[in-house]
Amino acid sequence: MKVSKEQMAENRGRILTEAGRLFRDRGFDAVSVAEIMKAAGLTHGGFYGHFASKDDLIAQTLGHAMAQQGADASHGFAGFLEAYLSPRHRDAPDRGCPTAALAGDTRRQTAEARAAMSQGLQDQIGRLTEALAAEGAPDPRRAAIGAWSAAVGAMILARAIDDPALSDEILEETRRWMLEG
Amino acid sequence: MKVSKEQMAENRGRILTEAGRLFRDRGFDAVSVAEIMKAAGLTHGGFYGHFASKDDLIAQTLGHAMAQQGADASHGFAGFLEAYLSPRHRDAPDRGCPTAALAGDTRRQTAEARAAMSQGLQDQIGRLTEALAAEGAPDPRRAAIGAWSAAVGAMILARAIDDPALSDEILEETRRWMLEG
DNA sequence: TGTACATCAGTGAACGCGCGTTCACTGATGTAC
DNA sequence: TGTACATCAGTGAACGCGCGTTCACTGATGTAC
Repeated sequence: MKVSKEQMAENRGRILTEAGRLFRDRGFDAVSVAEIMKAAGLTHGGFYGHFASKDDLIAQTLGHAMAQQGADASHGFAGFLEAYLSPRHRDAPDRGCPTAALAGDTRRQTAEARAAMSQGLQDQIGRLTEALAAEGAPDPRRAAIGAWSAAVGAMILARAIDDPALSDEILEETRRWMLEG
Repeated sequence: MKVSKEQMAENRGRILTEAGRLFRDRGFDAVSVAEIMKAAGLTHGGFYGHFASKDDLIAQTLGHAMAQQGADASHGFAGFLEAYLSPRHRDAPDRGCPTAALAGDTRRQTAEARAAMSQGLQDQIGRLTEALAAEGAPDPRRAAIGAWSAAVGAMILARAIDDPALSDEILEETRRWMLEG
């Protein structure tokens, strides 16, 4: 049955939110359209009234999730790194950083999805560059790119392995390496 | 028809090699058992004489690929980074580093696959620690972990995006950030 | 404001397809004598 | 060394299943009068 325009917009938002959560948790391939719609409280047939295809949903979900991504520098760059490179963040990918959760999968997605990743990455580098510049870093954009690569890489490695001690060590030592040199 | 033991061992090795190449190129999910067997010059039915399941193949392929991974430090640590963080490496994932190509996917694989990734990561950290210690780095294991996180992270980000200039910048600036501080 | 009706968001059965896996069969290998 | 035959690696048709996508239908929305 038809629903109001407001309800439809809300439904669409809930599809994007649930898709963002499920994709971060299990990857693009392992989550079905039907499962996303069910999580949003709808049935699968209605999906194509909101999105042209699953690929379209993937691209729009990436744009949505990357746009919500931030870089809380209220406790300084060191505070941001401490929160990012924490076991708590590692153990909750579905509520965590979309870049760490999805960058590995995005390589094989459509041009639209990869463009959303490009934009999100530019934004994040910009935010980190500002935070580092505010702390007087000599080459803030270079440092932002290097630190972001290291943080995302450490999180992906820490999540990929089976050895809890090594996983903790990667997070902790990558953080110290950046802060203590 | 039956083949000799030597031929069978060679066939098994060819399955692992081709699986390693195809998985690195397109990920575990997007490559079918039939496609791997065809690439190895066999038909799909024979697959289960070599491996218990596709999950078993994934774990054994990861072990095989990670064991072949090296860290050529003959031109120093700077030389290793220059080769690793190059556009040439970025553009040929199927012949490149299995960690950068597969770590993102490995999070959702079996315990056996994740154990193979753990072992490969320990080995790589060990090799880089030795190379850095030989150059007199003060805390070589910490530096090895940080540098490896940054290198893998930069490669994953550079491959995930659509913007060639930003992709080049990530590789180049991450390398300079590590070498020039 | 009240009413009649065209619109269209959502439903759920159905589709075609490719996947991982199984299995009866084939015929070369390699061993027992 | 030569032969008969048991073994078993590889073949290819077939299976059950879940996927993305389509479509005829439903019934609440929202507009024309």
